[in-house]
Amino acid sequence: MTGRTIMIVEDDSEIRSLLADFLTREGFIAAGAENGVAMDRVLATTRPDLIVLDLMLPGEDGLSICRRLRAKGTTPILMLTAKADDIDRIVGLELGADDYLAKPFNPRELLARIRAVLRRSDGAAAHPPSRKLGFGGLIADLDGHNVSTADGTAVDLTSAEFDLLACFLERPKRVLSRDQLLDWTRRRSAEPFDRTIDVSISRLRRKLAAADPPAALFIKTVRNGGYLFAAEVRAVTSTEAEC
Amino acid sequence: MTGRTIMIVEDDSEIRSLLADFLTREGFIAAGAENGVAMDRVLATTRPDLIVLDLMLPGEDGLSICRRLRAKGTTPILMLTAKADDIDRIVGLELGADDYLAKPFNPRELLARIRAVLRRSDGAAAHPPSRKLGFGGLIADLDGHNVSTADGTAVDLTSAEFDLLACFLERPKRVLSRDQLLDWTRRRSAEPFDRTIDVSISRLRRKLAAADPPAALFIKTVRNGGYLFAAEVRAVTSTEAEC
DNA sequence: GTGTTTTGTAACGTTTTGTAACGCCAGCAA
DNA sequence: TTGCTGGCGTTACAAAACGTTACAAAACAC
Repeated sequence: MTGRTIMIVEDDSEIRSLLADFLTREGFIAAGAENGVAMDRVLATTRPDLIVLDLMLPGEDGLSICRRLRAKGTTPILMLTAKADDIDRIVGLELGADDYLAKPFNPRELLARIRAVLRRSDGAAAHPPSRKLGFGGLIADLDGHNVSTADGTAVDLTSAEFDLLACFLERPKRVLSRDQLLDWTRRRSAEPFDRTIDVSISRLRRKLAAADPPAALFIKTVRNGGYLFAAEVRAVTSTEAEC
Repeated sequence: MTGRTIMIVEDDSEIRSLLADFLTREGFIAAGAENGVAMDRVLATTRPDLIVLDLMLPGEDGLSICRRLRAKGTTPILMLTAKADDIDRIVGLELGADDYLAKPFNPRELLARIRAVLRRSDGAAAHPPSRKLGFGGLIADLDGHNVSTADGTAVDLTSAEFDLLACFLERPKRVLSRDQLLDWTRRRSAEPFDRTIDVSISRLRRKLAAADPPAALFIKTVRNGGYLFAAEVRAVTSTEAEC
């Protein structure tokens, strides 16, 4: 349940950023959009795991967006409404939203409902194949928590090392601060002289180098900034993984 | 959607009768119970279409009742909680409630959720999922409570070990906390320094390794998190099982 | 009741992680 | 140049989490 992307479609920028912050702290990746047009723009490049959709929006309203999303895909949708009564209406319309929540809501309740919906959709989609990502001569299975060389030899990483690598693979070619990495991998923020991440990076580099020498160079140090994963990361199809 | 029976399990008699009246006005037949014992008495003669279950009850609490109901049937359950935070807990335990609502709630929202749950459960039905699952070189029959290699040799697991494996097979590639595993397999929650699950995992790993060496690697440890089943789990058709 | 199997507890060994220390290197000033 | 400084890589060690074993308690069969 780490690194799932949640898209928030909500015109009130304050609520939007509040929610985005909250979800980020809980380990999700949050993407915001202020209306249907902005949402479409984001969807052109990202496939979120769940969409939180406000009912009342300027321009195209939530009901219409919901219908459109359902017409072309099955991404879970959680609708927000200003009035509890609206839920009755939404349910009556059977637009196929997966859950509903009336504003104002407790963020923890939203979180719980997001988790419940994600869990349901995980189960429903039978057993979706793992997200496998290739980089250099290595392949990482993010769901299966393992990394191997192209010929199938397993690379033995500890969970801290794997989590760190997963952070990089999900956000390649971006400078990630020590604080962000700590937050994502250990669920805590940095103390003043915290070198924890540096040590983990060191160990990860060594293991990657042992498995695939060029791979150690992928993790670049950004002085005063953090680290950056410089490799081309590609999605791996199951057939490639089979070979 | 007429004449459906809703059972309300709630100790506060005022809320109970208010709800019963409200649901009756909306065309449902309402049955009340003030605790688990009263509920069982009613269930002996009536099969409701949905049960609204309060979390906090005198005597047996809502979580325990929910588990009991799920163990013997699939009647939809909508849980009521006094605190939104509880929802997080309920979702975490995955007791199988179909929806959740925090008190105080708007009756119309409850109504909308009841309708949504009934609609979902109407749509569902039929299609019991396949209960034979293959992973690595092994096949588990969840109903028959046995595990065997592809060539039919039985793998001798104790019931605790089998239950643990079943938990993993039903939720592959997800981190399961010790608390969740204890809850599902032993019907209790973890004491402060409870290592019970660790020991069971150790025994299960050994038996899986003996039957199919690569299989031991499927159960991954997630430090500070719990365990994760990393294998691809596939439904097994009876023909494949025959071979 | 006995004997057997299974499960829980406690102890000890192993691995992983966090902390502190040391050393390297680039940049800078004198 | 030299020496100083800050940021980082690396190592060593201690603390925490986990794996495994041995044995006691509980459950089960007879």
